[in-house]
Amino acid sequence: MARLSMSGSRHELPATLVDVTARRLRDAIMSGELAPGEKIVEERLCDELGTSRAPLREALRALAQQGLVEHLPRRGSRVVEWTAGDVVELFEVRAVLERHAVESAFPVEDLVAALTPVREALEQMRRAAGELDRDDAHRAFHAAIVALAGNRQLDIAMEPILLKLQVPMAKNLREEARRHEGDGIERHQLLLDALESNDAATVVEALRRHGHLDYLDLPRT
Amino acid sequence: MARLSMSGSRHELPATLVDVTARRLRDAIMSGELAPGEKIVEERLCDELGTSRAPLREALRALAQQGLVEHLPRRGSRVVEWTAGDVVELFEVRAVLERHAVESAFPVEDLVAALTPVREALEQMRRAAGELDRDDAHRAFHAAIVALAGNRQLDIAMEPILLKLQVPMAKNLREEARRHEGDGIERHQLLLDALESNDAATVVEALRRHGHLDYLDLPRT
DNA sequence: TTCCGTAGGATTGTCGACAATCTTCACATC
DNA sequence: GATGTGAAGATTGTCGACAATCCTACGGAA
Repeated sequence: MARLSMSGSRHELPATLVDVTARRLRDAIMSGELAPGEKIVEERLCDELGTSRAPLREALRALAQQGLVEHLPRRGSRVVEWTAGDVVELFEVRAVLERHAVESAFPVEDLVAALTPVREALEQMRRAAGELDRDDAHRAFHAAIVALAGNRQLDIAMEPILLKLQVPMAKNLREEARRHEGDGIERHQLLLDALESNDAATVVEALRRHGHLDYLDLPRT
Repeated sequence: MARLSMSGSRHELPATLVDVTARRLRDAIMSGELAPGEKIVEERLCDELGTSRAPLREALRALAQQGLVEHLPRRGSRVVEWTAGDVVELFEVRAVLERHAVESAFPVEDLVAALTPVREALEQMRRAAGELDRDDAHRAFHAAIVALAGNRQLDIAMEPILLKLQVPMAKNLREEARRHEGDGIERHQLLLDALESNDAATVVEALRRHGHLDYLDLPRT
């Protein structure tokens, strides 16, 4: 054991095994290492992670509640599989929440300060080393937009949506990158440009186009 | 042990202790038996519930993810305490999601069939034996409205909102009942009437008034 | 062959125990 | 009196083991 690599967040609370495990599982799901639909056998994962089943099961409960994993009593867990319909539904909910956020946020008082987290997220998308980092930054980008509304409960409601979208969107972004359209970074730069206008209607229109493009070409699984 | 009272839902899957425990905890929180802000000591609860700590901890993880309980590493769990600001934020998110739901649902094809779950929930509110049943029915009522949109992911996003609102709203409904305004049932009947119109604008307006009244008199804790 | 029942292994659910950490409180020090 | 220190108790985190259930594959009967 003792092979836990602490992630470099500040305020380093002594991470519990449950948290570390939950994060690792999430990463494994995001990266596809744990494929959609794949059965999760607890003992096998324990061997890989070097933990016992107690913390793993607690982590699985949390992920199940987030909707990344589904759990059936006495017949185990599996990674949730997203249909094209699910993804469309998720985008719809994301659009509703994002739209409300910007309508209630704009115009903002100190635009430069307010947009800093958004800009930083976009920077991180650019600088991202691997796909996982880029996808996390992408999620942070959209979370930062919603956070502009200053409604904490809205942020919390948005979180599982973005998490669930991350898996199917990763595939989409990969293909976009392959078509030399650049990881969707230009599209997000456009969004940031719209935010700089400090005008709700402008941002809403930009969001409409953005979301539209974001899932237009999703594979119809 | 062996004092588990299975709740009478159909399709009686052999409930696991984790599920039973999670439900009991939720009920205890909703009823105020576990007060907001109260520290949760695992072993004490285990004695009361007649379980060991493993299933209790898994249940707590789930509730923590739902936002009913908060968990700090190595210093335990406590029941989440809601400020007036939190509640206002929650109502705002509920309003956004509900509004989108009805706008995307109405007009519906077979109105009578579509509204059956809503009607049934209102009936259950009327017939409710205790406060807990009434509050559960109230939650089902709003869930049924959102379900009209036929967007499963929207339903899922709405669920934690309604759960979190249940605690502070219970207090509100109690006080309303005490003022002889009748558990808010008339207000929900008005909403149902609006739904019967099968017109989105009418419903949205009714929702606006409903939500407004729902949290207008919340105590400013 | 196809269907069904039945071992046997595989997997999940639950428990009790131990180690690590936190909290409390008495006591000493300034 | 305020503040710091340390030991004892309380509480959480993790583990391994056992029981209950599920799944699979084999073998027999129609």
